Amino acid sequence: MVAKLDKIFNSFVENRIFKNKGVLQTSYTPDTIPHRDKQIEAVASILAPSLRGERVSNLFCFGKTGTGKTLSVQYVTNEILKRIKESGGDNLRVVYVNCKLKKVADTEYRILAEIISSLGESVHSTGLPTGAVYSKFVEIIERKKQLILIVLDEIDQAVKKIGDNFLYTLTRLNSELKNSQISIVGISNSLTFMDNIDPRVRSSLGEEELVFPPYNALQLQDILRERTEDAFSEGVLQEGVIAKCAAFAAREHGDARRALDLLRVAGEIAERESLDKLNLDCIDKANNKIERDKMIDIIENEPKQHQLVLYSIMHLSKDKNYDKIFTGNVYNRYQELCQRTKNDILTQRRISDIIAEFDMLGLINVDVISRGRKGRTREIKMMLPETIKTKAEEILITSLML
DNA sequence: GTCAATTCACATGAAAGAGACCACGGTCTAGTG
DNA sequence: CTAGACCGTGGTCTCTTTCATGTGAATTGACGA
Repeated sequence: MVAKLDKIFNSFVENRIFKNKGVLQTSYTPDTIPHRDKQIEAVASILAPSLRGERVSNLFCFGKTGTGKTLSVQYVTNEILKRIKESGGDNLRVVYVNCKLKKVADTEYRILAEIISSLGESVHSTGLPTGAVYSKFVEIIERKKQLILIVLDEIDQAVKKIGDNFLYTLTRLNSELKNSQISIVGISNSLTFMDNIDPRVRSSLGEEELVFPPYNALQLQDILRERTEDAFSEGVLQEGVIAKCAAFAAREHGDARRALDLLRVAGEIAERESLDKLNLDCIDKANNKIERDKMIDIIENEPKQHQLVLYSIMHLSKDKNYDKIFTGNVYNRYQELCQRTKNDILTQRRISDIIAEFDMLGLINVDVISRGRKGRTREIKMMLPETIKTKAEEILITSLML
């Protein structure tokens, strides 16, 4: 046994795939951001007045995930802050809020609380009237003459959940403020986000708009090449690895984050298998693993009722009597399952929503179809790859104690 | 045969309720000097 | 006298139910050729 462990540990210590893995982590901020010069310049020129403490136009950045929106904005704000610090000023505060992180900011209240706590004050996570939190916010920023730059990342998520009301309030806040000023930088993954929000908000929020196009495969290669120099030991990467990673990610709408993840996981796989080179095979494995881990993670953390529904769908999709699955089938199977497991039975209305949520998560694929006299319903297809079906089922069975 | 009306089986929306959580302020209690 | 325990109030959040309205093609039935 000891010998075995020795082998594992040794291979780990001896095997030097990575030079610095941190470079590939999402939290890493590189010094240079290739192929985003134009956008960075644009952001910089829009935000530049803040150097003199003047209010800057509200800015709105669009682009799919992993197109460098957050990175560019952070890069520019950091530079501005650095410069202001050098000249001894302190009348600019940058607040970064990621609206996507659950438990951090998925309600108006929490977003506000998050902003306040980034300003160094604290508010309770719940219990206060929202209005009171607004007053507190105003009070805090009014203490001195300053410009508050609020960066709302993944703002589309927040608006989808809680509506655009808070954006309106936030943009209107300026008229109440005497000392300080607020500017908002919104970052959105959805290109159509602006279409369905209140026109008043749209005009004030979108004073400046900036689109981040997806990277193409060649640009992704540049990005990867730059990072890999620091991340991997010399000569570890086999010919074509970068190209393949880039190609994979380009297929996923040019997501650079995805490409870097892919490379990192591939490296980990190579390390674990004590290979001395990272080959194309590792990339394939990494791609599967990422998909797999993502889904397993989702399934594991789903609440019980959702798991019951998911299990019903899985069960039905294995059943040869059903070549197509509809909402009604799922609901019936779900009811049986609940009775067997002594769980409460939710209404069809709720199950309908839960099914829609699974569709969003990509666990299933749903088409709303009309079957004429047989009514309108959803046609449901299981989307789990074969490789994780068994695993997923195991998880559900244990979790539901079937 | 053609065309409009009907019908099914849900989808989709809106509103509201239940229960959990939390802060706040007031009251009670026990420990301390 | 004071710190801490405890309680009721008032607020939010999430999950869920209830009620209402919408939807698109197969089916039906009236109508005319």
